[in-house]
Amino acid sequence: MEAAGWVVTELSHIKKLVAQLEVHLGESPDLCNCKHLTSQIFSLTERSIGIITSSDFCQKRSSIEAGLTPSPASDVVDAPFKTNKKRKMMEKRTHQVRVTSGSGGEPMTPVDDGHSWRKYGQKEILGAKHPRGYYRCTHRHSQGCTATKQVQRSDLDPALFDVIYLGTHTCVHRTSPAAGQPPKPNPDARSFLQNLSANLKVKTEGLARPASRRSGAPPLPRRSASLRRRRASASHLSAARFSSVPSTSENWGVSPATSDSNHVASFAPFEAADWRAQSEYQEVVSALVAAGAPAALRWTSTTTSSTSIFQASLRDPLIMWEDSSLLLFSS
DNA sequence: TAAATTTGACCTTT
DNA sequence: AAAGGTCAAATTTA
Repeated sequence: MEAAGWVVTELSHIKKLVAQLEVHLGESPDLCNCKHLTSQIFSLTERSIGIITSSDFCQKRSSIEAGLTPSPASDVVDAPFKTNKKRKMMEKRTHQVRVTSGSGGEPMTPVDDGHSWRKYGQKEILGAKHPRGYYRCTHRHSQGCTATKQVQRSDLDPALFDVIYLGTHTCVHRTSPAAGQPPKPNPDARSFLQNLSANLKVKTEGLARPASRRSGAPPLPRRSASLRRRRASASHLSAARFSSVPSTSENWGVSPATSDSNHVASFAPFEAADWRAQSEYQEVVSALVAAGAPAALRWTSTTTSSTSIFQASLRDPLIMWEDSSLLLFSS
């Protein structure tokens, strides 16, 4: 068996173990952070399998399919860095969600996943005990968000729901702020960040704080010479470990609730990050929260082993990526 | 009463 | 042809 095959086998094994762990963790509120981590590990493992199985030098092996979830890779990508034009690129990932049964009553729906969904259909599925529900993003028509999900109660464990997410959210859901009020942070972003700050400790390389540019024109996302210089000077600084602090509405905000194109464009990568490169974003975001002050960070991705630079300030939060993806938050 | 859900018809894919 | 997926009118809910 070639190396890639071994890795796939190992990752599949990890995936199954994490799924089992998640089941064992149950509904205890104390363990909800652990549950959050397991789902992250699960997604990352699945994604790794997808990357490996879609590469040129590895024949597709059906053994991956033996697990709980269908392979997201087999009909998504043909080659690692080439998109398949024949088939529509539709990102797909599966989750198992345990229903949180309240006292007595049986809530028949899985826990809220942070997005707002609108049910548009239900179908009996051949050979399945329970029907499959079809949901689309509430903001499909208002913002053209094409994310959908399918929810089906598991045959084996009625407290378990299989959730298949299709596509990624491009929507920005905002609570229309009162006139003159500063915009409130996106609730999804907040809970996401709170989970991160509660769960993660990251290694950062602290830098001399840049003189905080107060409320001038917000800097445009461009790779400045000063940023490059800062990165260069970062390399010899010692690493510091921060314990995390909760993120608050003061720490974070989203772009102003104007309808300019900047807003959606800048926020979309964050939505995508929700599951695309979660671990990398986690490190960055958590580091920002932990730093609690203007800082520049440098880290090495655990998944791609590429090095990225990150500059963030609470005043003019700006996150830059080596690979040109970009996050921009303004408060 | 606007928004969400239900449900049979219709469309698409295999 | 049949199973899966979506539409949209009717109905329910907040």
